[in-house]
Amino acid sequence: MANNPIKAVKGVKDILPADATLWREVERRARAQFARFGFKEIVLPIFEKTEVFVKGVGEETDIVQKEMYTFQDQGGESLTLRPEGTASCVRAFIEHSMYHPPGTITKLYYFGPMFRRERPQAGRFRQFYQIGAELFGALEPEADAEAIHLLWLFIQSINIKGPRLYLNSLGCDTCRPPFRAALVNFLTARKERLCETCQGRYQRNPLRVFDCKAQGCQQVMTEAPTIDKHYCPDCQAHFDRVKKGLEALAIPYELNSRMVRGLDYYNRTVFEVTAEGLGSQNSIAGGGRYDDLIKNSGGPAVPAIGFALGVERLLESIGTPLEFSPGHPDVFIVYMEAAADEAFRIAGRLRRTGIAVEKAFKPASLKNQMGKADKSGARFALIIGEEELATRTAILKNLKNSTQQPIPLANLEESLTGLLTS
RNA sequence: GUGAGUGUAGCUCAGCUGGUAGAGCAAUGGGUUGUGGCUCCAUUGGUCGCGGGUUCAAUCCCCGUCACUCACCCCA
Repeated sequence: MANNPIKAVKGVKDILPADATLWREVERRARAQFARFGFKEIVLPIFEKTEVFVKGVGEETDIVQKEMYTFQDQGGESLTLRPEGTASCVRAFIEHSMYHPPGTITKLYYFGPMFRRERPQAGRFRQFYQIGAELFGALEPEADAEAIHLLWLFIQSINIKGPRLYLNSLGCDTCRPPFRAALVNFLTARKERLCETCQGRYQRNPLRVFDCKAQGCQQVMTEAPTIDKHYCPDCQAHFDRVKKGLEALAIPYELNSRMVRGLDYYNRTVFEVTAEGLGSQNSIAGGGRYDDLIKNSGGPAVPAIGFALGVERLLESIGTPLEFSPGHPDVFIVYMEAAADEAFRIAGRLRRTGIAVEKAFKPASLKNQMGKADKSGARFALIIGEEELATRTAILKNLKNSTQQPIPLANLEESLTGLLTS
């Protein structure tokens, strides 16, 4: 053991081969589900100009205020490792004029790492992976319902344990200010009963007090005015149709008028999915509508809705194991020292024809090699010792049913290909 | 940023009120001079996170430090 081995950065994990297979299976199923809804993949850069996130995510958010990995490049420009995907996606949407012609619907999804400098915890990492989707150009509540449907079906497809969908509407610029004023009013009158952090923020961001877990704040908030009594007619109608849509699609949801999302850009529909088996951070997905973000980011007034899932959390909350083939070798070559050169050449020949071959670089005992062959999951062991070398005929052992047969070395490629495809 | 808990073999963990360490799994060899999954035997493998202190003696007690974990904040 080395004295001071270099370790990975805090909060950052290696995804080892044993986990990577499951990881990729989840990704594969996500792609399949997105494709069914007509979403196309967009591969975004993992760093952007800092202002993309400051303006996109919101200056008041925790993400921008204390969690971003920001650095200056040699040209003096401030760059940031992306803490989330929507801001980048919106930047790309505008940059490539995807809103043309007017009325265009654009459906995008992405998959990749995000970076936030938080204290690591169960289900929380400094580099974590998100699967995200964004739907641009639709104001209709049916878009909200379809986006949630997509999310819900994907969650079903990977056997998530105990998923629960929480739904709320945050209203819009018309109904939010009066509600906000009412809330600030309410809180000011009860300022003494709030916790320290809430006393500090209730004027700037009164909605956050809903999320506070302090006893005093919780009690106060049970009587607080909620947004659902303040919707303007348009928002009320929109939310009603979203709910109707979810019911038509048989998606179970729970209303939570106290749900507030941590990003500033949301309006109207917001939602969150929690699952079992996760510890304290039990939210596996979250999203909502952001009808003003594109305009505020310098683009046209295009409405949008999106969501993101946290891959590490998904993996932790998978119930019944997913079935998939982990990729075993076709043939494991077991050989003796005398046949080392021949085994090496045969491996080369077989691999050139596309057969998956595994073999030791240095032969251990036959027992050992057979054990490795078994563990590798290979279908066949190809055994080559001195006798086989002399007769130019190897032994092919089927590891699944323990039968074996002699097989001439001359046309191994053909005979093996035949056996493997049968 | 705050708080708590844990650091002993590659992995999962024992180790009583201080006497410098053990099991299971894994690995390697053997029982079958050339055949895996089961079984049996043997072997390899440890600066007991790091630094200091108390003591005749510290894995164990004390202090510091680092790392990991969980929780708060907040989020995926």
